[in-house]
Amino acid sequence: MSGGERRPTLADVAAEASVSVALVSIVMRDAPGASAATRARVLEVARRLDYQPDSRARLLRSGQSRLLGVVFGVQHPFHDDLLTGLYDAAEKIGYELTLSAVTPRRDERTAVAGLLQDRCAALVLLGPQLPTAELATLAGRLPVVAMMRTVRQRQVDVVRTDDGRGLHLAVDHLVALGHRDIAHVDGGRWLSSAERRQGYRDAMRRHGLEAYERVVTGGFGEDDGARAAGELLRHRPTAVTMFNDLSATGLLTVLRREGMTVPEDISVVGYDDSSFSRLGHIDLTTVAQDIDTMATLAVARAVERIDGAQVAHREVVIPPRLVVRGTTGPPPD
Amino acid sequence: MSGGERRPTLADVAAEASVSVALVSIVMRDAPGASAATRARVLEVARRLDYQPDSRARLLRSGQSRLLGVVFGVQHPFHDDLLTGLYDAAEKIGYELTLSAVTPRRDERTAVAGLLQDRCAALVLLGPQLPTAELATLAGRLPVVAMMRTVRQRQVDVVRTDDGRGLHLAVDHLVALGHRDIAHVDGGRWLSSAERRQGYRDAMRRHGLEAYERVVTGGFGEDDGARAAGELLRHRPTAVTMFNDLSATGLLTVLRREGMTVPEDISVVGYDDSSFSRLGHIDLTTVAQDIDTMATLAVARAVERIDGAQVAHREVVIPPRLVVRGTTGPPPD
DNA sequence: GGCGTGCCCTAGAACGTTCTAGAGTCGAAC
DNA sequence: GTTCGACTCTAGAACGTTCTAGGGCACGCC
Repeated sequence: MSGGERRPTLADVAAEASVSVALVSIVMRDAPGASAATRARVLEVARRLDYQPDSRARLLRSGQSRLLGVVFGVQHPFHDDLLTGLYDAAEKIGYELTLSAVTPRRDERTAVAGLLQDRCAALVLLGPQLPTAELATLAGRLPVVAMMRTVRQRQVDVVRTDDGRGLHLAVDHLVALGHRDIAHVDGGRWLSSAERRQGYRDAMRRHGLEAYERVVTGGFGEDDGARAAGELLRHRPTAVTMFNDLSATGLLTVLRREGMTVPEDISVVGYDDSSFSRLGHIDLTTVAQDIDTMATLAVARAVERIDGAQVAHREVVIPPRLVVRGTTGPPPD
Repeated sequence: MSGGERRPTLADVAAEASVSVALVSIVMRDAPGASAATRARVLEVARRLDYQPDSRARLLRSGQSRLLGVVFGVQHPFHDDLLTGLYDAAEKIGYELTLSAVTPRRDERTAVAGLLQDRCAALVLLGPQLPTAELATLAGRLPVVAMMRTVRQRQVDVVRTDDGRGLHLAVDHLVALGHRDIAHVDGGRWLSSAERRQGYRDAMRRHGLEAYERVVTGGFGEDDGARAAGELLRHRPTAVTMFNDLSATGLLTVLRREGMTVPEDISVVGYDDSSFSRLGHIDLTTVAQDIDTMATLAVARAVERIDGAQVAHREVVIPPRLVVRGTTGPPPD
């Protein structure tokens, strides 16, 4: 039971059905060139022997592997959602996915190296932190699609959300509710922090609220949000847009501890629509990225490259949408 | 750029270094049988050509694949933690991991099938929902290790947490704080719900609190917890142990909405130490599973099986530990 | 009856590795 | 001066598949 007897191969099935190996291959691939009768017989034998094709040998021989390598980060609810979408998209066009995770003790370089050895035909990287130069080198070897980050490098394809627009949505929503004194807590040195910050500034100006413009340095984590809360409390705005959901919850915790109620005293908007932001407990108004569209486009782009298509523009930018929940309301007064 | 020129193979390196293919193979595998000088030269050439071994061909030829297939569920913070541990453990003993995800639209059967085609040497399943019979069939084909679930089937190895003991810890903690009227909201038909429920009952009896024993039907999700809250409020205990963290947050939301404060009016203990339970906002006292130990043992067991060892006991049970946070305190009065 | 033309099937090479068996060289021991 | 062993290296088969080229065979057409 442990691992003793060899798994059946094409040859075993062929022998059992008294046909050639090639014919069994034809039947298994559902390729033309076999009569209905033989086809049925071979399939029956294969089923009986519990034959499973060896994808390694298959790919080895047939050269082009219909295999997409995906690098994702563990502990990233967002990546999980994306994986779901990528599986769907890949299946739809007959590609397989092979995953490689980035963990606290396994870096992106290692994850990529593993996939390269599996000889996948293209790489899809979720929020890669690799330096641009390295991404470029990689893209010289095989098609590379980066998601959720912009890469100033011609060889790398990009599929990402229009983060600037995401902040426009957030600010518009708050302004519509009657807010004017709206602050922004940014993501510090994190990817796409700059773009979100700029989106906030542009939106404020568009509404003629440059006098209220105020950016506080934050970060990715809950504690960054908590720290920013301290600074905000000194001169209280009526609303805040946060870099992401995690820092938003940090902020919320401090605000509530200081006796303020949300959204009556202050409105808060997050970013990402992380799964926990849906929890009744947190119930955070936030900006959601269009996961399914992003996944579909990323896979499509990867496959176009594999097929050698010349793609005009490298960067695909998807509009986000606002999810209104319980942390936003009219300003006090 | 796109995918044009073939990647270098052993033959390319061999030609460039004017040695045989076999010798390059020896050098790449770091096997004995090459002089230091040649070794250095071959390595230099390999590096220059940017040679990457083709793991498919390698595994195909060498029969035994040092490859463990892991089936995990997306949107399961817990599984992410486990993956981290599994990667560590596998790397330590020279095995590779290949992942296959279960998503809302990709079931466990599909995930397993994919791994079987990759010819991995053993399967590690995180919280498998497959029927026992199917697991048994699978285990007839290759070693199978199930994590976080018990399987009444001799062929399948199991590595899991002692869930009964987890509830002992929770109840002991509450009793030590002075609670007597402690209820339990179970997981309904979910895996290991029965064991946790029984653990609660045993612990209550051990403390001579059978008079207070009370089990409410719950479930996996937040709404299950919220529903249970309604029932609990009718006859209020001073403390509740919940099936998991997610349902605990559902319960907390309703309790607070009803104007109760936690832990002053009522104490709550979750289960799993999910990442969100750490959020300052939620700050849930909970039972944590020993992830690293579980991962290490699962990999070790899989490898033992691959090597054909006869293992005495199939089931490894790890003790959990209690993480005390802000949702537990002395009872009111 | 010769000759295409489909259709079903098969033999054998190929993919990039690893492995087995053995060939060559050199120095030391008899 | 032969024989042996150790060491370095090589040729070629093998892994399980796909692919190319072609072999029979029946049928229809001249």
